Amino acid sequence: MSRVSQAEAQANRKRVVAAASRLFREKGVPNVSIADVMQSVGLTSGGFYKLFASKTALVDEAAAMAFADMLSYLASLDDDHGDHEAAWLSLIDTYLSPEARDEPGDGCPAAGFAGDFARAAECRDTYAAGVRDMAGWIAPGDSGLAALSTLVGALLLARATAGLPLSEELLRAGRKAVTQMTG
Amino acid sequence: MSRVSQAEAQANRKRVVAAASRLFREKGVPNVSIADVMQSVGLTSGGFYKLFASKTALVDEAAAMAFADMLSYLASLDDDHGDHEAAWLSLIDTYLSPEARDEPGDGCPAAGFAGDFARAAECRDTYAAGVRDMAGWIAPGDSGLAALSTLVGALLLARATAGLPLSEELLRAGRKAVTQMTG
DNA sequence: TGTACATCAGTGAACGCGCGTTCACTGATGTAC
DNA sequence: TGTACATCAGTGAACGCGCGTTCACTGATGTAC
Repeated sequence: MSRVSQAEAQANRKRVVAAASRLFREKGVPNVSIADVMQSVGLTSGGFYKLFASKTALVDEAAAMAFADMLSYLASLDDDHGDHEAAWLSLIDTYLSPEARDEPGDGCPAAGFAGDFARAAECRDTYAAGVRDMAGWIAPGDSGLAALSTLVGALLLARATAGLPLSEELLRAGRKAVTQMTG
Repeated sequence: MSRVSQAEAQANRKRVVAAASRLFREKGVPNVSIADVMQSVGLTSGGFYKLFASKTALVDEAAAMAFADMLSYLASLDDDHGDHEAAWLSLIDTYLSPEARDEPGDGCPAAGFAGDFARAAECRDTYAAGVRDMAGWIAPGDSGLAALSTLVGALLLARATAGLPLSEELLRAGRKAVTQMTG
């Protein structure tokens, strides 16, 4: 296959961003090569620069897509539960669960990209907008920011200690604290 | 200079670990090469494997030293303030300050290594022991773990949004929340 | 205490390797007639 | 509707480069006499 219809090409581009969004969160940006991303959607690495200006540009789009997915997931929680308070309590349990800890590829972009964006100021605007949106969903003002900080901190610490009893303790302590903070 | 006294060699080894401890926190483990570390203490990269089995072994020692330094700093806070409550309140202000955000090389290893250790299970024991020690200093049980999670989460989010107003909001919201959590 | 020699801390160049990026090429798609 | 051709999505090989790691070597240190 050498050339492909415009519709298919557009779909391919989206699949590349989606794959990158997952791989970057799962393994970290420096541990995922462009060849990895392209191969994971069945393409070869050569065509990458027809789609994106650089790896950094892909990181930016991947983070934006991850945040967009997260926010639409949060909106669906509101719909499912009817009231926002119940949606928030259900998010706490899901967010700080062993499953969420063990599948960062599907998980929160604020946590998944935090380690990579704490250096390199390049995709900072995209990241900051996503953080603000998520915190705003949780609660307005400082209490949303603080609750998100606790969620992200507990999840990252739990991931970095996965396999040890401490990891489960961190998840439990985080759930309890964030419930009280906004209660 | 080719050979050096045993005392000097032992001192050199310690200087390598100290430099790595700072550089890894500042730039992240994958962004610091062995040549970077060795050059920063005035040695050449060739001698590295006389001192350490691998880069991973250095990461482990560097993390251990960073935690040891952090814990002795916490102990000095207790000494300076006389009572632990005052020491803890002072830590909150220092930990979630713009200065701490902007100097990760000197800063908290739980935050500085979190992004790198969330993957790769290799140095996990060292990291977990350090996290437990720090949380234990803050407060026993779940409340220490939760407060540390909030500190780490707020600091990492503030670093990943540095340069934007959101970053200062995260620091302030974190300070307020963690003060109330343990108050 | 002084000499002769083995040790070994540190050097500097080299090794594969994988990375991000570039580019000449291919052949089905889309378009102009 | 059918033909002729330009476009361009994707290929595959190559490029520098920096990385972690290895190794033959050097010469001051430490030691045995």
